[in-house]
Amino acid sequence: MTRTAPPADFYSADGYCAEESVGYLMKRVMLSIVYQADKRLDEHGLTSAQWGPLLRLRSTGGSTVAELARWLQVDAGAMTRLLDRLEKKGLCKRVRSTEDRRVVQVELTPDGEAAIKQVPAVLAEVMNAHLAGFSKTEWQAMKTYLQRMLKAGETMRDAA
Amino acid sequence: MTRTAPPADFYSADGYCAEESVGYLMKRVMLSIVYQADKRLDEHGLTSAQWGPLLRLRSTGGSTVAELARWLQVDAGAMTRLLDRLEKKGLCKRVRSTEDRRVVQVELTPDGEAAIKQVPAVLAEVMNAHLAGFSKTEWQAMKTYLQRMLKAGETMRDAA
DNA sequence: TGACAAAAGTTGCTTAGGCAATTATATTTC
DNA sequence: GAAATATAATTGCCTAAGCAACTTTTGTCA
Repeated sequence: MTRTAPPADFYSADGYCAEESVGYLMKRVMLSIVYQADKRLDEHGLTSAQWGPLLRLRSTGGSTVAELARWLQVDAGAMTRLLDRLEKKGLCKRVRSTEDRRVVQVELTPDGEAAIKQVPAVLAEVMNAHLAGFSKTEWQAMKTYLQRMLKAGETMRDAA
Repeated sequence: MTRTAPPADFYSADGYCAEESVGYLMKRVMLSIVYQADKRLDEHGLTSAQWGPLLRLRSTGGSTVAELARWLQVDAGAMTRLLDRLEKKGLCKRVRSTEDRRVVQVELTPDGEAAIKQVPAVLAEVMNAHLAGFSKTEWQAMKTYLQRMLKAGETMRDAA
């Protein structure tokens, strides 16, 4: 079996200070990113939660509720209601599958295609702005750190 | 005036790939941290949204709705309702101020004190586990990167 | 084949956050 | 001092995510 690094000891019960915490900082950075993205997406009639399914639908050329929920790591019930809202806005449509009558196929409508087209530029702009001053090396280091944290999180999850 | 670094050019409209994105990775890391924290806080009858106000109340020895909302960077209305839930659980209590009759003083109850006492240990454990394998240098680099992103976000916000 | 397990989708209930409007106070300004 | 302005807290309406229960359909296997 593969060796796993032990937990770090940067934080302790009595000396825990929010401002010094990676978690606190990450939360604030995410708030900033989502805020900036939402501000720009508003013109396209989207929210930061809504471009995810649309982008996935475009790249796959149609998907299912369960697949979208898994892909975006979100509850299936939440996905149902998110698709309700997108469908009400005419950005996607649902069709009951004939092969497997349990599944519902989801597809982009022409309006959905149009709405999603502008999104990557918005995301790129917001991310680039938040990484102002980063060298390519630093950017890659950042991604590596995050991937390591993600892996540590999965290890923790599996250990349960 | 202070010079500000221009936006980076790591991402572009057509080449935008979610898996390569710092934003996507950060979102997943945050999901993992919140999931693990919630799992542990559940025993103490708290959620990951509820320890914030309690911790602040403990460190200040009492505060106000508006101050808590500002501190946690959350909508004042959301804070009102969060305090409703905490009060219903008997973890804090509200008292209308006599000096300034607009403000409501919020205080921890004994039950609130007891509930918050275990929280720093939980947060420390979850953060340490997610930082398994990080050297102190890497940990500090991570915090520096996040602080720079936060600053870039504030610059963007002010530019509006 | 016939019972049982698994998966897909939906819905109800809950927590949670944002925005806008409202009410009650304080403060500022003319 | 009166009017305009600002602040504090709350409420209503919206999007949004999690969990549990339920229905329908499919797959398994004994």
